[in-house]
Amino acid sequence: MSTRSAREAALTDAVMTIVAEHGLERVSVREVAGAAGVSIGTVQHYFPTKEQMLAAAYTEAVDRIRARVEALPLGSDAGRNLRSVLRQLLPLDESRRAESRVYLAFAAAAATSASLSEIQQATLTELHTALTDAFGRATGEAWPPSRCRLAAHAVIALVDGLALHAVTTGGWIDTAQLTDAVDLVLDGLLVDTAATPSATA
Amino acid sequence: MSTRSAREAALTDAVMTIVAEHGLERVSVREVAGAAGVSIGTVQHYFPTKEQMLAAAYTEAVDRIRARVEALPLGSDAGRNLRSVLRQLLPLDESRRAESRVYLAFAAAAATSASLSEIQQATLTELHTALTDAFGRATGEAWPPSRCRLAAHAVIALVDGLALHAVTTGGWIDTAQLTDAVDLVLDGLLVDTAATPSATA
Amino acid sequence: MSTRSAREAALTDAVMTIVAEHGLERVSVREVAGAAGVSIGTVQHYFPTKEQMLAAAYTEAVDRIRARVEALPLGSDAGRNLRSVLRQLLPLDESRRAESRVYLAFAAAAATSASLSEIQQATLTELHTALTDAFGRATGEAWPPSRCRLAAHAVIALVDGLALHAVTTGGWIDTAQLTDAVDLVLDGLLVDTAATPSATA
Amino acid sequence: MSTRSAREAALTDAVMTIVAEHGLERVSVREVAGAAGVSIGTVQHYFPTKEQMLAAAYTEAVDRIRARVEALPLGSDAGRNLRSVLRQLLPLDESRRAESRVYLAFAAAAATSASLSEIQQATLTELHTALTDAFGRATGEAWPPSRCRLAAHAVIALVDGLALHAVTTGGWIDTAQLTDAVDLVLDGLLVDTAATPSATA
DNA sequence: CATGAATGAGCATTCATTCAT
DNA sequence: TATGAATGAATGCTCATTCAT
Repeated sequence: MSTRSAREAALTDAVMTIVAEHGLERVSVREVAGAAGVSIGTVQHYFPTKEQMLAAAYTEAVDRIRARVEALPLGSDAGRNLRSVLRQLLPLDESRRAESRVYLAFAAAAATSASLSEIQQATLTELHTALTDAFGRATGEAWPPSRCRLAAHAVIALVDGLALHAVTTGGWIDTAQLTDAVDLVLDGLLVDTAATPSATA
Repeated sequence: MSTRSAREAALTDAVMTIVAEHGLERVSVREVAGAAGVSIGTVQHYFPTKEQMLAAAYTEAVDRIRARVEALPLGSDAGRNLRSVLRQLLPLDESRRAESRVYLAFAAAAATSASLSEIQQATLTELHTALTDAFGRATGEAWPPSRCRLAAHAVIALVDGLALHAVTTGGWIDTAQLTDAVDLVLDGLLVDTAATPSATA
Repeated sequence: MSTRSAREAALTDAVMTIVAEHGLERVSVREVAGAAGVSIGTVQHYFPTKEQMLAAAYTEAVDRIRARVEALPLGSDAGRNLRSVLRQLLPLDESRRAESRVYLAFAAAAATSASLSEIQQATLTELHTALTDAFGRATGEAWPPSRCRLAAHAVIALVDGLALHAVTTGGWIDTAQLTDAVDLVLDGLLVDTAATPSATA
Repeated sequence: MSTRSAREAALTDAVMTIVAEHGLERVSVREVAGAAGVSIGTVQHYFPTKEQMLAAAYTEAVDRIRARVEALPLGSDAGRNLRSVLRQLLPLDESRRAESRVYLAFAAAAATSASLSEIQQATLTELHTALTDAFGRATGEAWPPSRCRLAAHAVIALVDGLALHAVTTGGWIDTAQLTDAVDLVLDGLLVDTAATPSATA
């Protein structure tokens, strides 16, 4: 429960909204205070430095994505489960498009911020572990662990890259192409296993 | 060609260096003037607004990558050519790591800047066209154009996603994993064609 | 005496330490709370306003100097007593150097603060009265009171000025020069009296 | 001759006025800009940091005092010259009272600022040298140089201490006492020489 | 072609203080 | 008695930009 501050949640919310709509460079203490309807001093009562505020917002954004993925109903078909997880990470509707914009902005900032880079690495590691397992199950443990890990690296990069393209261009790639591209790669990876081939290919 | 270009090139160079080392948010007219060893007024003589300066630097960064790709010696093996082009886009050494940092910073900024988004879209379109052709050749024209386009989307996303991961974390993914991941996906995509399977897999 | 005084003393102590080490401008409620190891609210429980806190610290600083002067063992030689009192006010060792830094910082602040100016004036008046008496005794009451008062003014100014020089420069004037300068002036003032001339001149 | 910025002079003037009237802690970039009638940006164009601005103002304040002392008409009576120089350093009228407030504020700040301490030390050194010479002449070279130096230390401390007392209290010491105290000490110092005794003693 | 003076909006941050508990 | 949430004004400073030269 940790009623641990509704205010704090409102602040990270405000940060995410601003990032999604105007980018990280538009995030300022003033802007956040205004968006959350509190005073400047209050923002800095909860987050003494801007870096801490951004780190909290990044963590919250990632937590949200994780919560959505974990809420996914999984079936007995491991290959299908894998597919639905990856699809969940694509910016297929407006809410996930906003999520991707936020994720991408923070990820890019991680290139020059130690605190954000730490979060980014932890996030990727967790997702990578889960997907490595998923590949193991989807291939009936026929693959050596190293190949599972490599495939996990590849598909995370794939969905992150697709999200990057979708978010940084205006409609250059549409939602059908996003899912089809994932299916195409997944079919190729799993073609020589007992996994059910995609029906969309 | 003109003498004017020399100064201008020095300025875009300075921008790229700053972006690679400290990120886009560190780019300021002052910083660029200092790095290029010219006055603050001179910078603004060539680039009246910061946005124009950034657009020029982004264009230059992309041109550099293109020049490197076009300079690649291509052989008769279309699958191998495809592989070497993609490998060229990965941050496999320090100079390409810097390039990726620059590309990524600008791409992320494109999410909220119309002028940068335009450049990003043009860049992706050009690369996509080239890779679509490459897939056509690599599969002996056995694939329908739509499948070639989809595969092109996928592999560009893959390398951009891999670059994203490499650049935004400190050594979370190493250079061998980068090339292996590309090979793994490429092998999967081309497995049912006459294309030569990767020797490194 | 009361248990309340313990905390309060710890707070004025903290203020004096900060002033001695970093100057008055570094004194903030936060800093004092941190240095004293109490909460920020506690500081303001004892000292509702910063001005009250500073006034209390100034008073405490002055009290400490007075206590040290009053603890001096006085002999029958009035001239020698005078000399030893003045010497006690010079920054001759590290602890008195800190004391002088604190005194000086507050004294300078008194130029623009009514409450501090009041304390400063009371302090000077008390010291001036004591030294006027001392001159009376040292000269065997041969001087008119007005001359004693003037001499008292002069020697207080002398030691305060010497302290000012010592504290505001790094080693520009050393401890020997401080005491010698006081002796020189004192010898000059007392030369035509029965007072014992300084042995150090 | 170095029209080197009337603006700059106006800015240091503004700083000195604010310091004289409200103390150093009231000096802010905004306040100075307002007092000088220029924009905030202009202030920081001339003085990139506050510390540089304060250092410039301190230097200017000291230069002004020096100019006034150097403009003093000196006669053949070395003792009288010495007296008139010291008198010039006392806050005997409103303009010199302002000067003293400024000098004292900066001197106190020098206790915790390296850049101000440097200026303070240079100022004292220059004055000390001049007064050491003056004592040499006033005593007909009868004193050893070390005694002249000591006497110079003493009288500078005396006038600085008197200024401190005058400035930090409201009328606790009046102008007559200031000059009389200097005369008293000077008479004492010069009593055993051929120097003319003060007529005011 | 190149400079640098001047501007004012904006930044993150620190601050003393009030108030409910 | 002691706490810390909340506030908003103020701080020094950086910024992109305009303009006269």
